This record gives sequence, structure tokens and C-alpha cells, in this order.
Amino acid sequence: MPSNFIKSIISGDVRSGQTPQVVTRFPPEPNGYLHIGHAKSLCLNFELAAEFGGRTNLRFDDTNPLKEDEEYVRAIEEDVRWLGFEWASLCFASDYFEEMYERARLLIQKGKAYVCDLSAERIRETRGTLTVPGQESPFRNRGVEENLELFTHMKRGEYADGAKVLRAKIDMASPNLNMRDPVLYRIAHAVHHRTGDAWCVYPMYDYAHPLGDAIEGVTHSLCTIEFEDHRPLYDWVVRECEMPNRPRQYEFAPLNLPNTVTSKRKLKQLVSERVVDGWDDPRLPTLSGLRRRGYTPEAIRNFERAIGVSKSNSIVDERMLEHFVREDLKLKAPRTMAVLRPLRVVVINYPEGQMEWLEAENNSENPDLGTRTVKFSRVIYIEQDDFMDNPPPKYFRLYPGNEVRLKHAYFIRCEEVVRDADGRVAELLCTYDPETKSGSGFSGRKVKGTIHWVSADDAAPAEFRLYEPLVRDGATDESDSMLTRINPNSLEIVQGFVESSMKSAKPYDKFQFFRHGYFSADPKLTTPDRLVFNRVVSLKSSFGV
RNA sequence: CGGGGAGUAGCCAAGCGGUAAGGCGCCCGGCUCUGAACCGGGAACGCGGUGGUUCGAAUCCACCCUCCCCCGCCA
Repeated sequence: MPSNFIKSIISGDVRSGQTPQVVTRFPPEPNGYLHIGHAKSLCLNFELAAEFGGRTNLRFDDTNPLKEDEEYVRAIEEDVRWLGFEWASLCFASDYFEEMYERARLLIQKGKAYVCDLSAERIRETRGTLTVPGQESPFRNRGVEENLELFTHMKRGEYADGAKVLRAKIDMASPNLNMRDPVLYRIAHAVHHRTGDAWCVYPMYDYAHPLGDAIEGVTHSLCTIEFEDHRPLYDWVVRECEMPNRPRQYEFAPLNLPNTVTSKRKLKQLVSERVVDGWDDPRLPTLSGLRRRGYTPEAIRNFERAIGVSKSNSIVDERMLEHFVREDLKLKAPRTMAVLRPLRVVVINYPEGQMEWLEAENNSENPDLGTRTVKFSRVIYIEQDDFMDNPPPKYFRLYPGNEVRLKHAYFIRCEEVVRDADGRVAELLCTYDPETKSGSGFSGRKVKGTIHWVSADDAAPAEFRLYEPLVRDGATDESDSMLTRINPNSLEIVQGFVESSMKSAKPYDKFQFFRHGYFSADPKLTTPDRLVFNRVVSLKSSFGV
């Protein structure tokens, strides 16, 4: 991993002997699926610890049963593994409920916490504002015994939700709102996905997180910058709860991408309102969506490594992400031919009934991928875009009278354009030159363009799914108009053909379709008799249309 | 005078007092059976601003400007 400020800090701690073994953790709340932004944290935590010979836990921050679900736990585990990370321990904040409860009693005994009967509304009103200090709760000075007893009753579920909370006794006049007697425990008669109905009180993030870190022996607790002003509270909890381990929190800037929804709430909304086809819709930046789209773990990891780590707000150009998939798939994916929008071509001087199998390398830059054969015959399909009636100056594909090369085959010349009743191009009549066969070493004349094609009697029907951003510009802010900015063209479905050699494509099989881009067989829609390819990313093009 | 952060080329981002890495993107040329890839080359910054310290500052000091976060019994 390239140099960054967190790595420098850890490096210093290791060198000074302060940190014999680096321990980090990735702490998702199981209330949604992981997305590309989480991958940044994932990579940071796992790769950094690994670099220093340390370990990383996967810890679910499951302290709010109202929002969490087992489904998310499974999905998150799968995504973390898919990215290629192995956790040292699988942990749950809920595993520590008992210890957290005991530490809370310790806080009460030390006079550092109290049970407050104020309503949520009153607590808000007495918290003060950014510029006005808060007011102390009338329950702030209850005795230790009374607090202990009330807290016990809270735990037993003897009060209604919201009737009471346990608060830290810190400083209602602190300029840092987080220190104004923050709530540590709230009452919730809810069924927890792991502890069932064993608990009626649940710890808040600010209390549970530092304790979870300390219990696990985490040395460096990495989180995003919005938690920066929670750090004094984090330290307070660790100190006042007298935890033997003293983890340190460090904050980094989260990843932002243009035209990308990375708010869990919004992703959830898109899924529940069926704007998309589930959490793994290929248009989503979720890891499961990217996986289904055809992105690879390596591409995502290399991307995360390349964007670096700092504390400044930033928006990373999405072309960077695209660059890293292209780079990863370049040598891995076989390069085959697919015609997305077919135009029929009859090679009029190629004998009817004749055909031949041509040899084609699967990846000219990676011989290990071997070769395959491609059928050539009298009738073929080419791309509609590869023919123009009245081409602009620099167009070197097919047009009346022009000659191009058919990839892996022959030169063909456009002799005649056949039109339908509306005058539109229906098919092309071309001639081929047998002398120009690929691999023959022919050098008699050159041709400017090479186009791809598929023989009509060898073409396997296939569906291609082309994607554009799900939301338009400006849709990443927190305003509620996201649904009004959905891009109606985010998914375009096109029916065309691929070489018959691809009939056996399996889910997630990846190809570079010549001159189109990288495609991946859709895992949900591809069946033995139906081929569906998702376009991962197009090829770059310097051809200005 | 609420508190906490951040400002280095179009976008990320190194640098930590010695005279501006790298990646993405962009432009030009070469090569090419993918207008891809690849290979050359290039443009673009003097480091938010102003003062100051210093032989020398993006790096130190002062002041200023701009942007982001914080008033959930969410995380």
C-alpha cells in the first residue's frame, strides 16, 4: 500500500514498540449491503494489518435490533470473502452485551453515569445548540444505589421503550455536543437477531464501539471523518470503563464517486421500491451489484489502493474505477466477437453452401488462453454502426465501394446496399477477396478498418445489457429528490449474436467483445439455453462520433 | 471567538526546511488484423491568500479566505 498518514502512524507505533501486534477491525452494521465505499475501509483495515503482520476481525456492530437483520450478516460475510479477505475472528458487538452492561454498572458506581427519565424530546431540548450550552437533567444527581436499581429494572424490561435512558455524566456545557451527557443505553423491547429477547436495553454506538474495540484488543480503530468529534467520547468510554486495552481511533475521508448512490438509506429505498432488481442490481455500487455486473475483486482492490487515503473531502473520477477493471480483464478475458445490433451481409462471391472454420487466437496478448475456431460462410452479420451510407471524412469502416478487414477472416468490399420499403438499409451485398485470408501473410494492399462479425449460421442469439448511471448528476446529495432523478436509460437491453463458441458461457464468465468492451455472463439470467451478458465497461475510444 | 476537520495540476494523491513523486484523465506521434492495448513525447501545478522567519518554505510562524462535519433514545 502506498504511503498514507495512517500507515505512517502505525509504522511509528510498531517501530517504537508501542504496538507489538497490529489489530484492526472492519465493523459493519448489518442493516444493508456493502458498497464500493465500504471496500475502501475493508482494504485499509485488512491490508494495513497484513502489511505489519497483524490481524483483522470482522465485527458486526449489531446494537440496534430495530434495523438489523440476519440476511445482511450473510451478505456482508460473502462480500468480504469475495474481495479476498480472511478475518482473524468473526465477532458481534452483541457478544459483549454482558460485559458492556457490567461496565455500565461500573460507570454508575463511579458516579459517571445516571438513569435519566427525560423524554427524547426533552433531552433534545435541553441539549442546547451549537452555540448555547445545554442544561443539566433534573435526574443527573441521583444516587448510585438508585441508579443501579433503576438500571436493573431497565434491563429487566420493566419500563416502556423511551421511558428512561442511561446517560454518561460528562459536561452539559461542552462545546462538543457529543460530550453533553450522551445516551449510553436505551430501552427497546425488540427481538435481536442473535440475542433474541434476552435484552431490553441496547447500548448506543458511542458506548459499544470503543468497548468492542478494547475487548478485542484492537490497536488502531479506523473510521471515517464524520466521527472525528466523537473521538473525545471514544477515549472517555475506554478510560472511564477502565479497559485494559486502549485502542486509538483514526479518521479518514470516505470514498465518493460522481453519479453514485452510496447512502445505505437510499440504496435501501431503491431496492424496496423496486427501482432496481435487488441489492445486486448491476447498476448499484454495492459489492454484490459490482460482482454481478462483472467487476473483479482485483480490480476493486487495485482501485482502492490507487485512490489513496487522506482526510480531505474528495470525489474520485469514476473513470479510475473503469480503468482498473479494464486493466485486470485485459489479459484474463478471451477476446471474442459479438454483434449487438446486427446488419445482414451477403458475400455474393462466396459460394452458396460453402463454409470454413477459421482459427482465432483467444487473446493476442496472452497466448496461454489458446485458440478457437470461428465459422465463416456466405451470410454474416456485422454491426450496424460499422456501415454508413454517407460517411464523414475520417470514417474507415464500411461504406459503398470501401473495403475493410473482417477480423480473423477476409477483406470484403461493399458493392451494393439493399433497402427496405422505407428506404432504410436492410442488408449489404459484398464481395470478398480469397487472397486476403487472415494468417496468409497477404500484404498486397492495406485496409484502414477491421470490423468484427458473426456468421449467420453460426450465430448464437444473446442478450446484452448496457448500463448508464442510475441517477443523474447531483443525485448524490442528501436531498430527497433522488427518485426524480433516476436515469430512464440506465439499462438498455439489446438482442444480438455471439459466436457459437460462447454458447457454453457460465455465470460470471468474462469476455472482451471486440471493439465493444468487457462483458460478463449474468448469474441470474443466464441459463443453458439463454445467454445474457452484462457490459462491465466499454473499451476506450478515440473515435469521436 | 461554539467545537472539529480540510485546502498540492481536470480528478485522486505523495511530500514533513533544500529547491514539486505517482496514478487516472487529456493532447500529439508511432505501431496495430480491436479507432482497444502497447510504445514514445507533451500540456497542465510553483503547492487557498497575504505577510513573516530563513542562505533557502508546499513544508516553520501569524493573520485571512473558502469548503466539509456536529444540536438521533441511528451507526
